[in-house]
Amino acid sequence: MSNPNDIPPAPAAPSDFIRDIVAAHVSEHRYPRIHTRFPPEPNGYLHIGHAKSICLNFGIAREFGGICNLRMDDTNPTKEDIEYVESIQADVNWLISGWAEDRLGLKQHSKVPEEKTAEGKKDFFMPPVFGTSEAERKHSDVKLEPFYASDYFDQIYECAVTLIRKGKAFVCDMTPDQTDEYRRLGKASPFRDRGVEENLDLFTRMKNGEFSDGARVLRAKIIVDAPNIWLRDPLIYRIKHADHHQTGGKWCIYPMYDFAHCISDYIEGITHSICTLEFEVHRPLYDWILEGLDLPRPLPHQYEFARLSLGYTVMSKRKLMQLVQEKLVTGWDDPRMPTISGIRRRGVTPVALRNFAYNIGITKYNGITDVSVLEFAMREDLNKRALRRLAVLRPIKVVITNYPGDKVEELNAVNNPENPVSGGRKIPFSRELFIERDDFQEVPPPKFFRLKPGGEVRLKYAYIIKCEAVIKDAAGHVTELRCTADLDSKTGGATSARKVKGTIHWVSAAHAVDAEVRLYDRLFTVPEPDAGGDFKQHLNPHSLEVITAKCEPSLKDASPDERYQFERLAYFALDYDSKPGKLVFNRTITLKDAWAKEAQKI
RNA sequence: UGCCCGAUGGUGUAACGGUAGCACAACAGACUCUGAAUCUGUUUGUCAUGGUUCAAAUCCAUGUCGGGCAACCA
Repeated sequence: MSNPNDIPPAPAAPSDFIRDIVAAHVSEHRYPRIHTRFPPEPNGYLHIGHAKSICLNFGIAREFGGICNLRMDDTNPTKEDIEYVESIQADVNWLISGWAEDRLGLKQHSKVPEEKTAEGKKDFFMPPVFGTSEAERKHSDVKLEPFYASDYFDQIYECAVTLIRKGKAFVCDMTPDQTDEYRRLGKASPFRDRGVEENLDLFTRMKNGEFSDGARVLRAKIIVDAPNIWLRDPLIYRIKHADHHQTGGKWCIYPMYDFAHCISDYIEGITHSICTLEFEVHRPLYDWILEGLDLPRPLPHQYEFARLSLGYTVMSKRKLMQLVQEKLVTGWDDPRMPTISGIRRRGVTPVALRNFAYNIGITKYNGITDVSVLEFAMREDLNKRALRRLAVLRPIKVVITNYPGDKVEELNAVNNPENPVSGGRKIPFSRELFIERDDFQEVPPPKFFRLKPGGEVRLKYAYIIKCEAVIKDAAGHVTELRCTADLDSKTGGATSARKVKGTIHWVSAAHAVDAEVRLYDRLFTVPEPDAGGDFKQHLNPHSLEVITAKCEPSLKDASPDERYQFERLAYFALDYDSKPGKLVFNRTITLKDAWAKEAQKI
């Protein structure tokens, strides 16, 4: 009933400038169907910025009855790995599950683009398979998988040949440094006017492996001194004698992003190719290539939006990779990481992440989103679904001196006051208890309405107790509190309506189960860790604290599919490091703490 | 330096020539057997200067500031 994948009432569909464009295209019937795509390069783990893009692309598919293809943009084998291909699929599936999974466009394993002739022009088309759920796919005989740009290497190669034949591309023999220099100066390559036959021959020989890496490249012939550098005869193919995680040793030349991406979009029938702002200046090239190929079907178009920047974190793959490699975190899915897998492991629900993506909107403005927006989305969803439990993180012993030593009561507790159908449970109460160390102060500040010498407080679901004596060790540390209970004040009892200002949580010492609890805090101490200098100098040394907590016995049966609120403390999720008999909880996010704020003022 | 893009409270966004609204945050109060949640209320904004117009956040010009691109990366 509180499965993290449950879909709550969906918020009204968001509106932004891209959706406005799509809506206009839908109303004018520009395309038979809206088709987007999410095209990560498998060279790292997906992070929360990708989540924004996933929610946009799949959201549009969902709202306009379209499809969103998952495509690995795998044109640079030396940076990519199958590990990333797999993690990306897992992350996407998790994020769209129960929301847009039926909009996910996949392809049959080993299927290649259909080749046909339309309007006397040669055409390639790679139709999607969609409308399946992850569960269905698992049990199906037909193996479905993401699209891969590498599936189109034959077609992309053919497109390059077409461009050469049309005199729109040439093989260039300059060194990388020379090429840079010439492009910067807006000078034409001396090889620019090579004849078609020579270009064809050289390009074939590039493919056949006759040249070493970097010896030659294929360049588009556009405008050598265009104001937009991406039009200054950009490189579209380079030699790389490297095995590819999908195509193995078949190729030693690989298309550049700009060449592969627009053609991949076209082959898949993408209508709206949505990417981040840094590709804005590439758009004329995207259009130039597709127009130059003289293709029969409607062409896709590129639209750009601002990538996500979040306070107190870093987002670049390079920096995240560095954190992993230098073991500053435990891995890509360390719960402190802004990766989707880290966020998932921390206990954040896909619903919360989607609501976050919805709340931050889509624009072309590069702002920094406050983490409080993410934290709000996390708490909002967790508050609705988390089972309430009593657990004491930093225990101090309490003895109820007027409660019999051999007595145990089973008290009624509510699982979730926000959700009546979640029912209740029993919690054992006995003479010796643990309460939170923070809930007692020998010299309390003003407005402290927890336990203090001579003061009263209610034990949640149990009795009102009064602190009669404070026991200390030789060093003066408080080790134990002696209290008396108002035995008539039991919840539901005779004078249960009696009011005291404070209510605190507790566990019965004899019945408590131990759990390892990992308390996570933000990874960095400053809002913009990568603003300048070395971002690692801003690492928060206290971003992880591991403690052993005392938990109410029902937590023994905690499930990784549930979310828990340890009352008055925080939300927690079971970590996959848990084993039978050894509970490990991750703190997802604390509850708001008005008292901490109040206490700071004093 | 060249080219491209952007600028609305503390933060993120809406308003598409006609009442500057929403969310988060902050603050105050109510309620509370979670100092949570919930409820009520409050504070704070159109980068600047000109122009067009009955009317400008919106259109135009100039400037300022910020971001991006100038990889045989994506």
